[in-house]
Amino acid sequence: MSKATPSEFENPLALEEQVCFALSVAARSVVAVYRPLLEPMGLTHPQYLLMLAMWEDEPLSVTALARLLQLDPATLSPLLKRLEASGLLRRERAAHDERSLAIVLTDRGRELRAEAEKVPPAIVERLGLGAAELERLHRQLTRVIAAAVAVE
Amino acid sequence: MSKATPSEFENPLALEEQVCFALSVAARSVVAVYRPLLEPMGLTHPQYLLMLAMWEDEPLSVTALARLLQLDPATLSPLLKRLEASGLLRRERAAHDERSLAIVLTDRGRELRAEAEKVPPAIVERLGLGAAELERLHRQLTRVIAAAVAVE
DNA sequence: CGACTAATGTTAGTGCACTAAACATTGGTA
DNA sequence: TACCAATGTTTAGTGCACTAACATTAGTCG
Repeated sequence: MSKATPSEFENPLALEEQVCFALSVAARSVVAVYRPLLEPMGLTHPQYLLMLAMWEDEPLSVTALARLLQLDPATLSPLLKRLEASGLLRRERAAHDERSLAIVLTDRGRELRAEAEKVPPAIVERLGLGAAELERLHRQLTRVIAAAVAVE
Repeated sequence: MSKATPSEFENPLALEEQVCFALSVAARSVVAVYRPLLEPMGLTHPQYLLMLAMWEDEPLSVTALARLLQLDPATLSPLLKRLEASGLLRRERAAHDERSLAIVLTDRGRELRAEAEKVPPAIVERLGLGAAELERLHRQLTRVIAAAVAVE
């Protein structure tokens, strides 16, 4: 992930030209834009993403969530406990397989979706980037993710 | 930061269409590609970025590093202590201002640069993405960062 | 001069992410 | 039936990132 603007005699380790640096800063900066919108809902950004997954499909196991969110089960475990403590979901044992958890939303968790629907348009408005540009970025990121995941 | 592929009747909260999700996953996935290359050097990815900054300019204060890396001083403080414990840099007091730190590389820190120079080409090779594509991505990310930082 | 105010770093507390290892349950197999 | 491997989740340990509160030093102005 080297230079973005190749120039023959320049430093190949120049911080500002590293794509990985831009990626890290972009992710942190964008999450920072979400923070003030999510905070009144009592959610962090990873918790918001987890709720998006639950609003699409329910119940889900830890393994299923790990696959959807591309996170380690070990990361999800405490995250789920915090959301349970917040009263947004419950961690029940699956009837058919006692090893597995059946994570289900509470009524409060389901109701929160209405609030969440206001978030994406608010973010787009704050960032002031066009839909076309966001779409282009999304496509590029998808390609990078595929490339990075394929490494192993 | 809503949908990437707008489609009239679709869920605006669909996880897979959120640019912020793609951004988070991309950042984590790419860092994961770096990990096995940095680990033999005894560096984490944030530590690697900090070293890139130091290899470009030295000495630097905590404030200067915070600006360059777009990180909080409170994040840098323990990070610098770990790098000092690793013997890669020293935290000295600036002569002209006793409040400020003058962070300087040790000889070992400077020598590590030779190893680090092998990293970017190795990453590019592993990812298998062309230079043009990386450059395009870098430009887009720069625009997003500018937009996100401008929000405040 | 001496009190304000701003600048510079650090500490404490919360939460995320990863690795490795432990633990529990299940389901076959000897 | 008693083991044993596979599957699913949790725990422990390290490190990053953010917020808020704090200590110290520097500069400023009455």
